Formats: sequence, structure tokens, C-alpha cells
Amino acid sequence: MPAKTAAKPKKSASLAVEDVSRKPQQGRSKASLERMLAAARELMLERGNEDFTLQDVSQRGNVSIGSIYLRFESKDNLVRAVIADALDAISAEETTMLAALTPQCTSLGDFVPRYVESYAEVLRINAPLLRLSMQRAASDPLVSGPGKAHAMRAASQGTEAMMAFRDEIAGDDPERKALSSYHIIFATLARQLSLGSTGESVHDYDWRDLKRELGRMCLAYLRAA
Amino acid sequence: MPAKTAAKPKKSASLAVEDVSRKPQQGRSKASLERMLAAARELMLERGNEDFTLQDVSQRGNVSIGSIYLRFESKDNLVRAVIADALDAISAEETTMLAALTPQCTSLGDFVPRYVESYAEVLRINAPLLRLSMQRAASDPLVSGPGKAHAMRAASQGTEAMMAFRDEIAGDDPERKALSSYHIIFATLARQLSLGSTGESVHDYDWRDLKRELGRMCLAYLRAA
Amino acid sequence: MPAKTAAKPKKSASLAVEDVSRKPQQGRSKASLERMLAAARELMLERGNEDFTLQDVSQRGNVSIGSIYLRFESKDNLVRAVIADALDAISAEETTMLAALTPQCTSLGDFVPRYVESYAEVLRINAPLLRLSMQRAASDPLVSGPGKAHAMRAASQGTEAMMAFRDEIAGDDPERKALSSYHIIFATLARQLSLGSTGESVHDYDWRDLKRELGRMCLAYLRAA
Amino acid sequence: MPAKTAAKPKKSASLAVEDVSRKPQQGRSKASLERMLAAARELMLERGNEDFTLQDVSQRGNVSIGSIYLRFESKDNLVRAVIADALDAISAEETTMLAALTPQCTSLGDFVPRYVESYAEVLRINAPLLRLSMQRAASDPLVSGPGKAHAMRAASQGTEAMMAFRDEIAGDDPERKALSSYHIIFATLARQLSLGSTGESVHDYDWRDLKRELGRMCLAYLRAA
DNA sequence: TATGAATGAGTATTCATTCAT
DNA sequence: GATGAATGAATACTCATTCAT
Repeated sequence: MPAKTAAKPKKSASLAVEDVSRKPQQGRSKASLERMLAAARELMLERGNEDFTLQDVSQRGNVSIGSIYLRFESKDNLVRAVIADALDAISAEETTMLAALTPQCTSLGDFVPRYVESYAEVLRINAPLLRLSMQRAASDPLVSGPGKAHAMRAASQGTEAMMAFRDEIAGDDPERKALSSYHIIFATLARQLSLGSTGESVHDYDWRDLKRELGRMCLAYLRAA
Repeated sequence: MPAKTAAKPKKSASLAVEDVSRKPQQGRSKASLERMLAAARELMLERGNEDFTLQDVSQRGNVSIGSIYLRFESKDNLVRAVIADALDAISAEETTMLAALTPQCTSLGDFVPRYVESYAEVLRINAPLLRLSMQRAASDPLVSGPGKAHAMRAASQGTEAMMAFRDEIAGDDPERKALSSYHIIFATLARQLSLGSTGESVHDYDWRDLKRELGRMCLAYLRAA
Repeated sequence: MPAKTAAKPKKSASLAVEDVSRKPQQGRSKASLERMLAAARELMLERGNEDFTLQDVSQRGNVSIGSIYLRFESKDNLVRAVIADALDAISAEETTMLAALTPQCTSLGDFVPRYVESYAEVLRINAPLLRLSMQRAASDPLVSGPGKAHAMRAASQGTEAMMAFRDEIAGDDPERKALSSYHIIFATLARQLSLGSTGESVHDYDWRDLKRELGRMCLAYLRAA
Repeated sequence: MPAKTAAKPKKSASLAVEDVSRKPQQGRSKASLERMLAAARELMLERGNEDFTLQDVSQRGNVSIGSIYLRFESKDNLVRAVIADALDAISAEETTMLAALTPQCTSLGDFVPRYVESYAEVLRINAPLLRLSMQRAASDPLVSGPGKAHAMRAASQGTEAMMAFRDEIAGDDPERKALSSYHIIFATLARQLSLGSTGESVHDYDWRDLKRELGRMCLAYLRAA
């Protein structure tokens, strides 16, 4: 973690794989890059963000340690690349999910509960990697920056989707209400999935109930004068 | 050599300071216990849950390393004790806050926004230590257990407070609505304070706004048929 | 934290160098393996089986500490490897000695005193390392096992050599007499050389005398009806 | 062990309890001295000469650590005292055994086998503590000195006992033959009991057989011209 | 005398990173 | 480009000994 190694001049705050890895690769090199990323991802999921050795990655991914350093400046950057990949994949899923859901809905009362449900599913499926991202972001600015970017992208997508039903939203600032709703939905789902915190089901409060009530709350709020 | 390794009796999964530390101390011993806990807490806040050395604690707290081991079985247990202390203190603050707030409020419309505001303040003030607790809980069962207990205590206190205005809550299951409200309030505040995740203000979304809208949302929900 | 402690696969109870060291090495790796074994052996002889530091080995053998752990799972295994080497070398010397002595002897009366003398010499020369082996064996099963094996090999070789003159051995169980003689010879020589006990010449009883009398005693015994 | 702590000027080479302990004690002090010696002895037998803590002694013996340092200059001296006590007790047993055996025997052929048998029994019973003595003596001159003294006392007692039958001993130097016999008997018994070396029965060679053959060998030797 | 809390030097082991081949 | 053996700094934990009470 950066806290320990204050040594070398670090790269800029960017995080996409091509930013963190040394060179865009092709062919068999690309395959080996994939293998080391996959091995690292597995290990991170099994043991936690940093509780694995490059030796481990080397063995599991069938890649030499030298190869890893050929692609990544440091172990930290390898971890960041895994997280960057994951965040990208999740963003894509969110987009897909919204693209599929929106056209099916005809009213706010139709949309909101289904949105909560669908978003919860996307987050649930990606919870392990999301958890890693958020844990790491807590202590690594090079991850918290891009993580924030991903969060804002998600927020604007979600808000936009609700704004498709803007005439059903009461009050004079529907935009704000939509954005607030998004934040509250995300926060609630994230916490329930324990992103960023405890490993297991933290709360005994029933997951199914909460999703339903969360939808109701948002609807009540968006419709209320 | 095998002859040397005699298995140590491990402690139970409990976490209160007196459970994690070796002996209840008094007088100057107590003072030294305080110093090592304070030093550890400072270091944990500065660098993260584990990115400090017992050497560091020894120097900053003016305690010998041996003394630390006189009170704590391991560095891990020292960390746990710091967290246990913090959770206890926060619980106390929550209780105090509610005890002060409740009698001042005459209606749900009066209570909910002020509750959100006050709770937000309690969490904001304790955010750094809460963050440490939640991060640690993610990988240490000896912390996640008690952390969960603290969360449930808080949930029941919050719900109970709202139930003081139960006749203003519409619908046939006011209890569920109150509990859902608590969860959503906590999740939103926690996320905004980045408990369990990023170090700094994660979201550019305005803090003041969100608190207000959160209150409104809950009110709308609780009142809605 | 539990997440970190993954149990290491332990090796079997075997002891030969290639069993205790991690990999068969060649070339310059072999040279560095030799240097660390030599350094460890010197230090063990100077200070005792365990009263040396890996730091010491690193400096004296001009090997990095990491390299030691590349070859040996632990300091204990390094010590075991030194002992295994020594036991192998001694076994070889015993075999050589017997192979040289036996053909020169024409009778039991010729053989026994010369055997005592020659065996005493082999043991004397290897006394320091033998002492280390036996001391270590007292508390380390991974050494006592192979040590026992070495002892039995030696016993059978010695017995066999005496049995070359079986027709000079009186009584109806020459095998037993030969084996008993071997045990008594070894025990006496070992004790005199203080294998397994005191550092210096323990006994003031004259070494030269005892060897002679030991030979006479065995002869008298083997020949007696 | 002395090898490590070259620090303080040590006492003379003497070892009797009153030499190693600080002061001759009486009354309840004596009782506490006994308790710490007993506790130390137990721990040494359970774990080995040095693999115990003064903390352990303090708890098991119900003596404060300060008390131990009131009686003994160091942990090493406590260990030495335990060994000194043991050697004294064994010497006494040897004397008793000889005093009981000698008058019962009328000839060398009567005496020798019974002596081997009885001596083996004395050694067998005291094997654990004798083992500790010899192990410690290997690296601690303050023990090896007195250990040697004990050995010589035993040698002269044993020799003397055999010399009671001097007219049955052939040859012109019965004294030497008796002394040689003693050494060989002791060495063989000691090795078989693994004094000074491996923990368990080292040899598969049958204990009962060896004792008988050892007696026969000595007899044959003593009687042979 | 007696106590036992405090001290802190000493050491095995891990693992990210380098670089000779 | 690839390799993986070598490096060595970094750190938790133990326990004999002291000394204030």
C-alpha cells in the first residue's frame, strides 16, 4: 500500500488497464497478460486485495515473475489493473441493464421498483470485486480516483433513466430528486451487499423486504409535493 | 523444534477491551494501558489499521514493547481493543443523542429531519474510527461479530425512536417502515461519509442537500399510504 | 488475521540432504548451497547445534538470507541437512575402514584389537559432528529417526565383519555374541569420546589403555565357551 | 547457556545446591526453595533442560519470580542446582545398592551379573534426570565438572566392589581389569538407556539380552589369563 | 524479605523487486 | 523479450533480569 512505500515517483492518477500496464500487447503476449490478470483476480477474491504473493500469481497463471514486471511497474499496479478491469466490466453491465429495462417501462411506478431490483442484481453479482475495489480505494488514491469516476458515471446514468419520467416527479427540482434517489438507492443496496465492509450478510434485515421498501420510499418521495 | 511449540490457549470471539486485554489494570498500570491504546489509535488513524509497528506504539506511547505484550496477546488484539473502545464510545454517543433529541420533538415531521441531521453529525465525528472498524471487520471475524452487534443495537434504538410517533406512520406495518427507514438513513449517511470505503469525500454530491432530501424521502415514505 | 495464515505443507520425516533442502541444485547454485552448509557446520561446531544466527550463516557463507530460505524451509531444516551430510560421510568412512581392514586380518585375535583401534579412530575424527547429531537427536525426531538408521547400519556392518571369523567364536549363538560385542565396543568408544555428552575428555581413565582392554575383553568373550 | 551469555563473572566450578543457591535457608524459606526446585525439575523433565520459563516455574511452584532470584543468581544456576541435586541422589542410590548387594555375593561369578543387573536398574530409574545432566554438561562447564566428579566417584565404588573378589581375577593387574570392566559396563548401560543421546529406546537390540551378555563378557574378561 | 510489572535486546521469516543469463 | 534465482530490509514476539514498592 502507498502508505508504506513512499519511494518511487508514481504515475498519474489514471487507472484503466492500458494506463497501469506498461505496454499494449498483442498475440501470445496478450494471452500471458490475461493469464496474470486472471490469476491475480482469483487470488484477490480468495484471500483479499493484498494477501497473495507474486510467486502465487506466477505459479497459478503460469507466467514468470519477470513477465509480470514486464507489464506492471509494481505489484500495486497489478492489483490496480485488476480493479480497473472489474470497474469497467461493471459499468458495461449497468449500461446494458438500463438499456434493456428503460424501454419496457411506461411509468415511474413501473420503473422504480424494477430498477431497484435490477440494479440490486447487478451489484450482487459483482459484489466480490466491488468489495475489493472499495476496500482498496480506502487506502489507495490511485484507485479511489477512478472509483469515484465510476460512481459518478453510474449516478448520472441512473438519474438520467429516472428523468425519463420527469413529468411524474413532483416539485420544482425533479433533477435533484432523481439524483438524491439514485444516491439513496445505491447506498442502501451497497450497504446491504456489504460492499466496503463486512464479509458476510451483515444485517439480519431481510434483503427482499428492503428492496421492496426501498422502491416504495423512492416512489413516495418522487411523487410527493 | 517441536518441544518448544506448546499451543497457546486462544481467547473466545468476544471483543470488549477487557476481553481482548489481558487483565483489568489499575493505577499507573492503567495509565500505561491508556497510553498504548491512545498511541495505537493515533497510528491507526494516521496510517491505517495495520500499517504501524509495535516499535512505533512503544515510542509514541512511551511504553515498552514488553508492556504491550503484558496486556495484549498479539498486535491483532491491540488493534481489536482500539476498535472495541471506539464502538463502545460511539454507541454511547448515539444513546445520548437520542435521549437529548427525542423529548424536543413533537411530531414525525419535526423529528425525522432533526434525527437525520443529528445522526449524521454523530457519524461524521466518529467517521475515522468507524471506517477503521468496518475495514477491519471485512477480514477479521473477531471484529465483524461485535461490529454487527453494534449495528443491530443502533438499528433498534433508531427504530424505537421513530416508533414514538407511530400514529403518524401510515399503513398497517409501521414497525417495518421505521426499520426500513433506519436502514436507508444509516446506509446513506454511512456511504456519504465513506465509511467502509474511500478515504475522502467520495461524492461531489452536496452533503447538505443530501441530508435534507434524505429526511424528506423518509417522511414522504412514512406518511404515504 | 486468519486470512493470512495458510498452513504450509510439511515434509516427511526423512533426512537426507536432498530431502531437507528444497531442490537439487547445480552449478553456481550448488556452490552457494555448499557455502551455506559449510558456514552452518562451522558455526554449529563452534557454538553448538542452535547457538548461531542465520545472519551469521549469511555473513560467513557469503550467502543472502533469502538464499538460505530458497534451499531450506527453516533454520531447523538447515541444521538437519548439516547433520544428514555428516552422518552420510561417517557411514562412508566406516565402510571404507572395514573394507580396508578385513582383508588384512587372518584371525579373530588379529581382527578384534585392530577393529577396535580403527573404529575408535573413525569415531574420534568425526566426534564433533557425531556429538552434534546425537545432541540434536535427543530433541528432534526428524534427526533421531535417521540417526537410529545410521546406528543400525553401523551395527550390522560391524557384526558382519566379526562373523567372518565365526568358527573362532565359541558357543552356539555366534551371531548374538558378535552383535553384543559390537554394541559394547561402540558404547564404550562413544562414551570415551563423549559422544552425546560432555564436551571434553570426560574421563581421566587412559584412552590407550581402555582401547586395549576393550579388545581383550571382546576376544575373551567371543572365545569363551 | 554459557555460550550465549558471556556477561557476568561466574562462580567457581562447584555445583552442590548450597554452592549454586545464594544462601542456606531454613523454615518456610526452605519450603519455597524446595517448591521452586521441584517445579523446575518437573518442567525440565517435561520439556528439556532449558525449554521452560521462569514464569512457568513461578506459576507451577507458587513462588514469585523475585524469590527465585533471591536464591539463584540466574536461571542457569537454578538448572544447575536441579542437576546437582539429582546427581547427589543418584550417588546415594549407587552406594545403597552396592552396600546391599556386596554382602550377598560369594564369588565373582555370582557378583558380576547381579551387579550389572542392579546397576542397570539404578540407571534406568534415574535415566531422565541423568539424561538432562549429560545433555547440559555437553555445553556447560559448570555442570561437566561436577558430572565428571560424580562419574569418578561411581567408577571407584564399582571398581572397589569388584576388587572384593580380586583373587578370582586373572592376570597381574586386577585393578586395571576391574576399572576397565566398570567403564565398559557403565558405557554400555548408559548408551542403552540413551543417556546423553536420543530420547527413546535407540536400539532394537534387546535390553535383557544385552545385560546378560554384558555380564558374561566381563566375567570372561576378568577370569581370562 | 518478597513481589511481579516493566524492560528491550535479540531473531526467524517473508516477499517485492532486480538483473544476469 | 523472458526467466526465476538472488537479495536483504523489515517486523512481531519472547523471556531473563531488574527494581520500585
